[in-house]
Amino acid sequence: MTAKQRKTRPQAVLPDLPSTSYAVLGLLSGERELSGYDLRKWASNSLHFFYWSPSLSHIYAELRRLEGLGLVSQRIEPRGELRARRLYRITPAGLDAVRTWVRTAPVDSTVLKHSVALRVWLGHLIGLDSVHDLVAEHIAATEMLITDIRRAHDTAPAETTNAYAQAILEWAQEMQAAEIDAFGRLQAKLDRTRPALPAKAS
Amino acid sequence: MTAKQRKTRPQAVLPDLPSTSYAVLGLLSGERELSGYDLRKWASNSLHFFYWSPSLSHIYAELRRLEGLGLVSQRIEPRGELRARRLYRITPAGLDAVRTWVRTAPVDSTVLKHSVALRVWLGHLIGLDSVHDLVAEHIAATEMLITDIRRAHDTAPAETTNAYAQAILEWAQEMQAAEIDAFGRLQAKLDRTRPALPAKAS
DNA sequence: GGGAGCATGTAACGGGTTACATGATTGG
DNA sequence: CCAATCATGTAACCCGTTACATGCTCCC
Repeated sequence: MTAKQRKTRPQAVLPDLPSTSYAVLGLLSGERELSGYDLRKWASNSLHFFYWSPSLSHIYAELRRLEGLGLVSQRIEPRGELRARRLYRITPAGLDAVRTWVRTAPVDSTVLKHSVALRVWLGHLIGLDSVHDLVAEHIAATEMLITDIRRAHDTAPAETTNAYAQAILEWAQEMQAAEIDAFGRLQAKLDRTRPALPAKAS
Repeated sequence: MTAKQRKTRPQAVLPDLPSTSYAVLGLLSGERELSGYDLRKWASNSLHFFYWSPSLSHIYAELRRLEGLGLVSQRIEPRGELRARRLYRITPAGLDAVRTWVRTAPVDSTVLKHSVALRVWLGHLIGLDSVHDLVAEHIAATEMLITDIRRAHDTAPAETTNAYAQAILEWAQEMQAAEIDAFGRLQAKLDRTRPALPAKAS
C-alpha cells in the first residue's frame, strides 16, 4: 500500500497546477526580475506562437497564486514620478517545481482548435468557391504569422533566448509553412473534384 | 447612424454563439436525427483531429441551448425495454445560422496549446538528453494519432462524409506528419549544438 | 489635444471539465 | 461475472476572457 502510494507520486509533490501556470513560471525561469507587464510582452513574442497569449489580468492573477505557493517572490520597485512596479522573481522552490514539471509531466495531447479547418469541414454548406476564398484568406493570414515569428526570432534579446527557444521558434515557422502547403494541396484536391460538385461558374 | 448600424451587422443577425456551438450544429447539418451520445462518438472520430473533442455533459448542455434558440428540435424516441433516446434534428433556422457562420465568420486565429513545444522551449532546465526523450515520446504519440486519423478516414460511414470532410482528414494527417518531420529536424539541430551544451555522455 | 504605451488591478461572466448519479444491455 | 457500451443528466469547480477603473508619460 505504501509502495503503491510511492509509485503514484514518484518524485516530490508537484503542486497540481494547470500547465499555463508553469508557462508563467517558465517565463521567469531565467531568474531575472520581471513585472506582469513585462511577462505579457514577452509571452506575446514567444509563447504566443506555440502555446498561449495570456491576458494581462490573467497574468496578474497567476502571479498572485504562484506567490501564495511560494514559487515566486515579489518586491516593489519605486520609480519616483512613475508608477511603482511590482517585480517578480522565481524562488528556488519555483525553479524546482518548473524543472520537475518539464521533465516529468505526462505528454498530454496538444489542444488544437482550428476554426478554419472546422469551416472547411462544413464546406458542403457553402460550396467550393466560398471554401476557396476562405482558405485563401487563411493562407494570407498564416503568411503574416510567419513573418511575425521570424521577426520575434531575429529580434529576441540575448538574455531571453537560447538554443531551445530558438529551435522552437524555427519549429513554429516550419509548422506554419507546412500548414500553407497542406492547405494548398487541399485546394488542389478539391478543384480536381469540381466537376462532381455543384459550383457557380466564374 | 442607421448606416453605421447597418455596417456593423451587414447580414442577418447571427446569434452570438461560440464557435463550438456551431461545431455541434455542424455535426447535425447532415439533417439526420442524432442523440447526444451519437454526436459525441462522431465528434471523437472527426472533429477531434482538428478542432475539439467535447465532453458529453457539454454536448447535452449545448443541445439544450441550441434548442432554446430554435436552431435544433428535439423528439423522444421510445425504445421499449431500452432507455428512451432524445433525438435532435437541425431546424431550417439552424441550417441557416450554421451556413451563414461558415461563410462569413471572421478568420479568428487558431488556438494552439502545444505543451510539448512549451517544455522543449524550457529545455535549458532539463538538458539535452531529457529533451530528446521527451521529443521521442511525443513523436511516438503523434504516429499513433496518425493511425487513428487514417482509421477514421477509411472507416467513415458514407452518410457522414463527403469530399470536404475527407479532404480535412487528409489535411490533418499531413499536418501530423509535418509535425513529426519538424521535430526530427529540431532534434538534429539540437544535436549539432551538443558540444556547446552540457550533457551526460551516453 | 489625443493616442499609444506603461502599469496594475477588480468584477462579472462564459466556456468547458470532472465527478457524481443512475441504470439497462451485450459480449467475452 | 465483469467490463464495455449505451444513455442522460446535475453540480461544483476552474480556467480564462472582456469590460471596467485609474492614472501617468511620451510623442505627434
